[in-house]
Amino acid sequence: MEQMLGDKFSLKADLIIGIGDLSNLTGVSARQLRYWEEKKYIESVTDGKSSARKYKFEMFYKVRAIKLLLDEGLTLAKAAEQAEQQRQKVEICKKFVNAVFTDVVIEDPEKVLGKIMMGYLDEDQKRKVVGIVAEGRSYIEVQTKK
DNA sequence: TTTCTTACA
DNA sequence: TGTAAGGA
Repeated sequence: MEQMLGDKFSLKADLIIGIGDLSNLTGVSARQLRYWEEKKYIESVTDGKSSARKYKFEMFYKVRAIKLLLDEGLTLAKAAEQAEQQRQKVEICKKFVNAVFTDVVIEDPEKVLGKIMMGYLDEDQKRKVVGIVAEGRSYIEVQTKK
């Protein structure tokens, strides 16, 4: 029977990295990272013990996004705003996936294609909603059981 | 060695 | 933003 996927879709990237690593990983200087934090564009976790900044690994994605937008010519303020919106959109998608996706069936391991079970439209479970991920085309269909 | 803050170019 | 200075 179909089961709730739950945490299978939410990777717990609870890795903590220092400012040096984050800088090397993103190509953004430590000076910039401290400044961005001061401007509230990014945040670090305070472990209380040392005054050294520590960052959750998710911050790597945000810093990378800001840098990419910055390289495209956006101002720091605009880049940070867009990066935050992108992050929020991804978060909303994750919530949706975790709440609605019931199971993911792999049908073609080679091409990574399959179907996504998304529950039923009615109580008597006669109309099943399935997301089809096929080659070059993906869509949602309602499979009706007689 | 690495990171921190402050201050100046 | 980069860099120097002087401490953790």
